[in-house]
Amino acid sequence: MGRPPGNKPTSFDIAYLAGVSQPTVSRALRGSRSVSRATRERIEAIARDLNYSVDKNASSLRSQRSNTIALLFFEDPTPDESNINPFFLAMLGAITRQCGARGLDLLISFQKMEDDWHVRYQDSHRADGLILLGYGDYTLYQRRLTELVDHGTHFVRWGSVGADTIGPTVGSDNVGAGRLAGDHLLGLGRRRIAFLGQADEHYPEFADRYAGLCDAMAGQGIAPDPALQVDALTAEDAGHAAARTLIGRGVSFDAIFAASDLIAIGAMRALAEAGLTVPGNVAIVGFDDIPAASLTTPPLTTIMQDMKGAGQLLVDTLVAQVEDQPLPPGTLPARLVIRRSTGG
Amino acid sequence: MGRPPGNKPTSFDIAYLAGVSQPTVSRALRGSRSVSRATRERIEAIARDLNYSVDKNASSLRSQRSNTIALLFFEDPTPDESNINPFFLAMLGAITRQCGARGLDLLISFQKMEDDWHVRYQDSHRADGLILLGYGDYTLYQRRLTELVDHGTHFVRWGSVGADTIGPTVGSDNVGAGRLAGDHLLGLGRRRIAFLGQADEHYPEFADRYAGLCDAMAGQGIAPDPALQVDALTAEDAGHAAARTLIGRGVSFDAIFAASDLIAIGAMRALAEAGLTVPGNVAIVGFDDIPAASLTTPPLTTIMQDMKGAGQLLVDTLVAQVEDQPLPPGTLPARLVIRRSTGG
DNA sequence: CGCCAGCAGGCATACGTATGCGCATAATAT
DNA sequence: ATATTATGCGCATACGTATGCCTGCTGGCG
Repeated sequence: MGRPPGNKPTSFDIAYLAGVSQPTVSRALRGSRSVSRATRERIEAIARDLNYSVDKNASSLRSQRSNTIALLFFEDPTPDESNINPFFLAMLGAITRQCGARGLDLLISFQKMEDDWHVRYQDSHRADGLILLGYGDYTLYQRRLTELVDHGTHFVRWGSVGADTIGPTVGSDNVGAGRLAGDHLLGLGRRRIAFLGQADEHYPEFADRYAGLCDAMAGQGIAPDPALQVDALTAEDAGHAAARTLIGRGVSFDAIFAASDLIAIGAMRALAEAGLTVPGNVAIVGFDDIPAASLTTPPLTTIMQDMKGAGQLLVDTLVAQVEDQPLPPGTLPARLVIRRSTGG
Repeated sequence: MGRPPGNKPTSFDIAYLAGVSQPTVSRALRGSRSVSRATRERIEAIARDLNYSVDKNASSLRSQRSNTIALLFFEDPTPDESNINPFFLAMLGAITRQCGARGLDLLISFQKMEDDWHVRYQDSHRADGLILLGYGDYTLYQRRLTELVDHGTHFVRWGSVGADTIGPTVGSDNVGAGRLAGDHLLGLGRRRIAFLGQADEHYPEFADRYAGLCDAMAGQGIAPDPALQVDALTAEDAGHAAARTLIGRGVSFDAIFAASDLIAIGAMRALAEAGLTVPGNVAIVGFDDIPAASLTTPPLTTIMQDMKGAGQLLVDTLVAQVEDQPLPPGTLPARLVIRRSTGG
């Protein structure tokens, strides 16, 4: 109140009013041990009074720390509009909150793979580190990731956590999740379980999920049948097409484990068109628990990933790395959400 | 290549190598007219060679311009997890892209209404301006918005554009959209059209949509029947409850215009439970065209807002304001997406 | 009573860029 | 030929904070 608006108060103004030097103000507001409690409180009061707030640019410039992280989504197709993957959007929420909790600012950007992020974000001191979220062919990213590692860029990636992973990575326990789905379906007496999703080195997360399913089947002495696996990427029409392919093969199956909810939804449409009932003829399990999953008929049984945990783990891992105390790669357990698409 | 990694190159390094002064480097890279083309190109080459990038903090500090805008979502309920309104997520995509196109960085944050953004973002020079997106009771925001205006904060809001709007606001033409929905239903021969959504000063956008519907009906000489309007907020269960209320009233109706897709989806569930068919007994139109809208059975006819345009208009309006050349409030046309929930 | 430890805070400076002003040199006008 | 203007660039400095180092003072202890 005691100040002409227009020119914002600086730490010098506070210092003058408090009868101390500018550095003391800085120390006081950052909670340094070397300023007495009385002085600190006086300074804090004045600062509050003037509606003072530390200039972020000056602070970051001097301390070489921006307390900001950049979240980079990259998707290879969709060159044009919106239609962000709903799963990542949920992740965005979790990351945002964790950043808030840790007092970090969050920059976000959608990228094509070609752009050079490190230059734009880390080298220019916009952000202390990067979080990389992206679907798409993993093998296409490998070179980029290697570059980032070589360049010494601080980053964390969401993806399949394995031995050959490039750069710090955290992700869900996809193998465990696949096992979860498999056990559930097996527990319902299903024996011929199909997998819809591209399960190779291009899509390691899908591959992990499939591996988990096979694992569960192996537990019951069932060998995986290649005829029951059909490639499909994340989208709804891919699921539809894959299910038609499966049906067209003429092999018998009584359950489907889809690598994503959208695939599952597309598959359900194809099953309906083929006159197959869910869960009567075919039980079906999806992955991700997107909002739409509970709105389908019948509602979709699916695997829910731990979003909140994911946000925390990503941010914490990144911060640890920025502070030069790298955390080991972490993996998060997933949970089965049972709905009517698997009977019950 | 010609430089020990570890300490990033500065404009002084470039200057030294180019045999000019640091200010000249700065001017050259910003494209100032007062540096000769030859010198500029030499400097650019060296900069590229060293992988130089301007330090954002120093630049922003000196120029008092961050070229960053902050996107603030605020939602009053959901104190806890994710579940962001899907509509805003689509908006996020559009805004991100427009920022990218204009070379702006985007900070994002979810807020409770209580926090003081201006302090956190504008006053600390984190961002040049704010974009405010939020659902919830508008009357609760009014005081906050007035404060922002008084404080001289640069911001734009997404919402209902009317005469009494506080602060710079852009939004869809909700009245026109309501008219669109109304005309469509009337064109199908429906005469008893119910509106599900809270249509008062607390939710001006919903009120506008309702006004548009009434407008369309008036065009056919039909007076609005208060018994056909039921309050409902954005969520699915609210839609379910509202439809049950409507059915419980015993009034006849042959169409529903829902203020949001989620309301519409909830209503469809209630209709099904009551043994009413869609579109046989009741035609239904939603609003927003969320991804789930095309996945319902039957797929939902809905109003699609111009997201891309919205992102552009929001960003452009904000930037204009920051540059002290305010744009007049703008409104965007919406489009009707016809699916099977209205027959056809 | 003298010495050393520790606390509280001041001084100087660095972070890296952008910009007002002034000064040459070259181009044009008189 | 000189006077005028435009061009290209350097000098100095400001932006606002954080931090290493040093100092003065208080107090405890031998």
